[in-house]
Amino acid sequence: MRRKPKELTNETATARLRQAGLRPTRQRNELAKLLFRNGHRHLTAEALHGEAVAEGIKVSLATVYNTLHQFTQAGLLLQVVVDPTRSYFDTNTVYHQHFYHEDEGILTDIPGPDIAVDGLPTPPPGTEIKRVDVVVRVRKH
Amino acid sequence: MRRKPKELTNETATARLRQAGLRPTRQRNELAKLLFRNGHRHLTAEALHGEAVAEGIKVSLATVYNTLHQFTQAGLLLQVVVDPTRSYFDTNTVYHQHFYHEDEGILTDIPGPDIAVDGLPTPPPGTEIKRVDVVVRVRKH
DNA sequence: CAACAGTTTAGAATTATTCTAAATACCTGA
DNA sequence: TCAGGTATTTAGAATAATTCTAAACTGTTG
Repeated sequence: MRRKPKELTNETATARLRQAGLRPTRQRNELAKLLFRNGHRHLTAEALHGEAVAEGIKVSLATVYNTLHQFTQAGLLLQVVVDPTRSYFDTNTVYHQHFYHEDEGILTDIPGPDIAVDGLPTPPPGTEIKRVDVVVRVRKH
Repeated sequence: MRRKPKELTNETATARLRQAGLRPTRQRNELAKLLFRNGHRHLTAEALHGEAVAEGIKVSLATVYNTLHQFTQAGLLLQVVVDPTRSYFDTNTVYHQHFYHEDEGILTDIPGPDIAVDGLPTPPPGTEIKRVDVVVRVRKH
């Protein structure tokens, strides 16, 4: 059983952007295509920008930052905090958990079933739980 | 039942530092006293520096950073990553979990029993699990 | 107490990220 | 199809946390 690598067409990208209430500009389209082309991805702003440049896409770093944040707000991406020096963005917005490879600075999905998260605490008065992050930090041994 | 606020004496601080293999300098002693004086604390480097300055302790920001990292390596502190712009340090080095108040940027311990973390995954080949972080992100509603 | 290694420090440097204000591109209505 | 207005993009400056550097200083040991 092979997973078809869903190469995002321009039209699909455009549609997704409109749905999200974002004007489908050239840059947003191209970034969306990079981000959502095959499987789930975990990348930093600089990494995405580098990739775009490598593929000959003309887009500024500022726009990459803007776009990543807009996509995050629109629910197309998840921002993941595991490294105090940079932010990762995850194209898989369904609840799941991560391995963070501290040596390499690489974030990956934990395959298989989630770690059971049981007995959620009641949040402090006046607050509500926004999300529960589980990060398994690993290192080469 | 009241918890005695264990004001750290200079001697105790010195002893702790020696045990940790750190030369007990004036700065490290004073920072240790601030950090470990009552209950568990969660603070950023800038916050600790501000506190030190407020109490008339002469110490540079660079030293605060150095000290926090040395304490962390020595196992006296835990570094917690919840905010992409700054690092928090936790004086409670026993396993526990956190609420992160996204509005205020405040980190607190989750009171009561830990969230059950069951079914830890096998780490990717060549790696070992270093730690499992559970962060419950909350927001004012 | 001399001498050396470990520490501290101010300030410069670095890094990720955000801001700014000007230029440009998308979209709508006529 | 185009004008006009608003959203978007952008280069470069600005910011913020953190690290680095090299010189001054301090704790320890013989």
